[in-house]
Amino acid sequence: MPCQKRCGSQWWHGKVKDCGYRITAGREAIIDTLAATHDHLSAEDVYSRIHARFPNVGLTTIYRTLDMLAQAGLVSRFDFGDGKSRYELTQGPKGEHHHHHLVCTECKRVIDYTDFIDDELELLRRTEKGLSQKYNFRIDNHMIQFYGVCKDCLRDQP
Amino acid sequence: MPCQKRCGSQWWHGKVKDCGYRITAGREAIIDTLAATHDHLSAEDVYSRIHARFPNVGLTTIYRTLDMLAQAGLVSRFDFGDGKSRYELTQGPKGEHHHHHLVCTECKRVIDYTDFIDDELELLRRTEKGLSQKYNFRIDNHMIQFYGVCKDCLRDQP
DNA sequence: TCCTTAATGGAAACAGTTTCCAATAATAAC
DNA sequence: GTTATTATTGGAAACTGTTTCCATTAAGGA
Repeated sequence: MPCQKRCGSQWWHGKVKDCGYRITAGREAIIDTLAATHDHLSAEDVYSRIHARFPNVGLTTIYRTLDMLAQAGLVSRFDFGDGKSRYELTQGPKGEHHHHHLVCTECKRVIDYTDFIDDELELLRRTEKGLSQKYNFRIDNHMIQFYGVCKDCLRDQP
Repeated sequence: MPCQKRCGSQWWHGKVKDCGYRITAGREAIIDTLAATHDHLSAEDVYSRIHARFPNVGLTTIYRTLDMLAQAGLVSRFDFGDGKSRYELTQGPKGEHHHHHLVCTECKRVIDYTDFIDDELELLRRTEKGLSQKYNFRIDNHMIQFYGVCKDCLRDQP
């Protein structure tokens, strides 16, 4: 499939090219899809959202591209315990706020929160520094998740 | 398979019985296996370690039991990004120290660390309190992981 | 000791993901 | 703009960790 958007100068093109990857219509569509939502999409989710407009982008490409974007750091992969990987843009075009996750182990709902995030990030930075020195480990990323039962599920089964 | 250990009064029996589960030789073997290591075992790992002594404990039972023990809170399930769930005792017979994980994205090695853990736990407690109030969410658990590249992998490919 | 019911193992099904390969399209070189 | 090179692609098939199914067995209360 030819790249129909003329592959101009989107915010993310630089990063992808810097990593030696090409800009294609499929990749364009996948990033657009992730940028257009706050949901935590699975590969299948991305596929079905793209399929309407681009019927000829295959699921294999979705998997490959999400993987590549995760390598490049543009996309973050999460596991919320429902058996499939979930993806979100690490940082959107406008540099949205970093957030962490609150996962309901009953209904699998995920709440993004940014409360306390500054304290958390501050502590994480200190910890990262200490750990990377002690273990000679280059730390690229972190992940904080809280697990529990959400409001609705608490009501349904007290 | 009959329970050969006379199913006495192991440290974990209470919790399992309280949840309405029975004590069986398979469960005994699985907990023993987890208690005997600091590794992060997959279901298959547990299976192969048990199989020598108990050839008639099936893989299905391993999965079922690990799941049940996770429900009961005796075992914690982790995902380190290699496609399989990994398990460890939430707390051993002697109440070992809580720890967090440092995951190498190259070789998948996992380092348990307890440095800074007190600061982390302190912050987590505060955050948990704030979040559970704000979102009416009952928080049962948390998970912190750092991702990066370990000493050995850094040396191999600088 | 008997009885009820949870737990079990093995085979088969399942689901998410990866691999394979020939065809196609993005970019570099001209 | 044209051509050459090489990464990317879609679809089918393979793969792998996990779950389901069901007839059999054993735990634990009566």
